[in-house]
Amino acid sequence: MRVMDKNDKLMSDKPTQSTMADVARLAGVSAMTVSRALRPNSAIAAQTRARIFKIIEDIGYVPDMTAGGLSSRKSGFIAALVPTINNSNFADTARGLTEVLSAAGLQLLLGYTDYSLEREEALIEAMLRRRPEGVMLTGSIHTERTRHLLKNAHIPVVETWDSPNDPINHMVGFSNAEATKAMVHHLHARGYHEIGFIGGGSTEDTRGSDRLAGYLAAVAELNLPAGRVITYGLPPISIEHGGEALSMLIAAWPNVDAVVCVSDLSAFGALSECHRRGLKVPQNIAIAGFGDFDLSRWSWPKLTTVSVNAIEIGRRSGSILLEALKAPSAYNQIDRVAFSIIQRETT
Amino acid sequence: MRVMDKNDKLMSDKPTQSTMADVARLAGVSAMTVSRALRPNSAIAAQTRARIFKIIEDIGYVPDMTAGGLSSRKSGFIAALVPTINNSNFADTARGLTEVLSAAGLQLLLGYTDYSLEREEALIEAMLRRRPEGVMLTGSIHTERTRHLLKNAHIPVVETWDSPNDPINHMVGFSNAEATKAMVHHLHARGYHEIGFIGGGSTEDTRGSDRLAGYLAAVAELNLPAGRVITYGLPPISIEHGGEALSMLIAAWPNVDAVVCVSDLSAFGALSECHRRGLKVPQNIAIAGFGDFDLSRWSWPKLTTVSVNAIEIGRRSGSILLEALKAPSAYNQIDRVAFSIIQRETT
DNA sequence: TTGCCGCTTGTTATCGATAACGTAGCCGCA
DNA sequence: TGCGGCTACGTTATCGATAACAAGCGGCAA
Repeated sequence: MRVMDKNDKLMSDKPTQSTMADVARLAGVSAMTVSRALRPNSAIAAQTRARIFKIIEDIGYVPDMTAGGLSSRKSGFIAALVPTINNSNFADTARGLTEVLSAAGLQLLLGYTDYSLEREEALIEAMLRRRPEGVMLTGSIHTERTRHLLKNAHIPVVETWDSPNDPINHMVGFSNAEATKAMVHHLHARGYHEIGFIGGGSTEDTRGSDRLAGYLAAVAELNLPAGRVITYGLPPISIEHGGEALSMLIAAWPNVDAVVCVSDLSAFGALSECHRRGLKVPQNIAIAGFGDFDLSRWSWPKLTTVSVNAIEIGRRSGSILLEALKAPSAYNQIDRVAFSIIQRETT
Repeated sequence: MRVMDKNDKLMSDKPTQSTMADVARLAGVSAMTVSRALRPNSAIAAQTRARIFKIIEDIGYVPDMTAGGLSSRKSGFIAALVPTINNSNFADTARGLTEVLSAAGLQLLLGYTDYSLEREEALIEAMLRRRPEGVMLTGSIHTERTRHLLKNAHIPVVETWDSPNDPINHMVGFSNAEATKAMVHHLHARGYHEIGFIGGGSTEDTRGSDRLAGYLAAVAELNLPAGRVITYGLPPISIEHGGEALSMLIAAWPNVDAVVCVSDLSAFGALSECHRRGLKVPQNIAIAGFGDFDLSRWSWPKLTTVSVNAIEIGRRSGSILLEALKAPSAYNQIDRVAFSIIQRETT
């Protein structure tokens, strides 16, 4: 039997990714020199660096960041949680965040809560195991344990897409209630008075609940007939839900002349259902969405909606996190982003 | 000045996440005992475990997997690359993959290539730095360096959404060309003879190119008039591109009676453009999509499309990876998934 | 009483990298 | 010639966990 040596690659039955020590051995230098070759602005002879890089390319060596991170105490990534990725708003926010972070050499670890606070808690814990350097959350309602875990992690946290009363740390968002209120006022100004609302049937989608609350407040302010609300389906509220909810709305209140939907997806479903029923939009009924999805810009007719700069929410969250990493401060940044009513063809 | 001690939490200006050693000290045991308390089926007194758990909850300790992984040589990560997440097909595949992997305690590291092979290469390298235990790719065309890096990583790789001639390792997919060919035959059987194609203007979207190739092959087989192709816009081909491409198609070949679109998104854009022009679908022109997105099920009229079980692609990829991790084998799994033509209202 | 076994816990080495410090060699200048 | 300073490396300790082995302890049978 042949003698096994620690440095003998043949000894292991399973081949593995090569390490910095392998590179060092082949280059005839120490591991530390390889480490230096890999980072810019470090004292190393150009010739040595070139020799090391040649070997790195040849054997396909890729440094192990988890090992490096353990030593340098930096994981190099940020955790981000969104309710679902199957929603262009949240996808845009993730994109904006990625943009800013990757420019700073940080990676994004993305998780989906499926609109569940329990899943959010479980995800937070799973991600904290990887020691992210910062966290972006969607919404401001979290379990007690989630808050406890985040506090004890001692890393910057940004809550987004909401306007929390008691932020954990930083915040980038807006009031969903105010935005929906503005849409109701807009419809009222255009002459609609029998305004209904279509939303989801879950209390865990706090943005959805806030939008309903905003609708109710506006209807009360304007002395419009109240109660024209269909809450139906579990988040994420789909196109299908929107179509079915419209049928229910019309069945319950046949004289409804406008409907505010919790999102563009449900608005699009309602629109398709109107086509199917031969209802003219907006002549017979007006439809408003929320979110300014691609869909709403190119549907027929084009959807009136509330536009939120989703990608900017991501970018600003990224900037705040980067700033907090550079210079931790006791102050929480509260960054409100604007929303606007986009009047198109459905109202 | 007070004396600093290594175990003194006050010595550092910046508070950090607590470690296993902190828990051990508070519980009056060794770190190893805490480690054992954290994993099921390990020899530890129930009473000791309970005491340790109490402390863990109190101080909000979360174990550091990167450190643990270094020691146990398992990162707990699987890397997955998709062209874009703003596409319900790829989102579904990611979802299916997550489903299977998270049940096995593995996390997904998701990246978007934006349909660029260079970005794919850069992402692969970035992800390999975190030592994933397996990789899922979309498509079968990669740079030489991507292949080199993956080979040297010695981890299982699954290529998806394609039917490669020379797979790196495993594969779960189907032939995009065959699927599109089937759609053309379907349209022909329903009596359409002036069939056009709308696709993207990039060669890096290999699935798009394969679909175009399938269309061309079918048209040749059936002796239909050829050349009715508009390739327009860069991936991801959006709703907007579809609408504009339809205008171009009609301008170039006014007697086109059916159009095969590279995806449901472009098909939907084409459909909206028809509404705008007052063209009846399918009476004046038939429209077919690809992918069976939510959109196509609920648009008006409902879109005829090619259905691919995207979530199943993710699930099977996950199973193959798990299997390969348990028992590495020399054999590459080649798993073909079925596609089907869904006849709805637009053809 | 002795010896063995199983249960529970501790000790030491290690994973792959980096921080911090040490040192050899070279150059220039007094 | 001698010394300081710089460059280009190497050495050692360390990050936070786990693997592997060692060991204390009580119980029970011989």
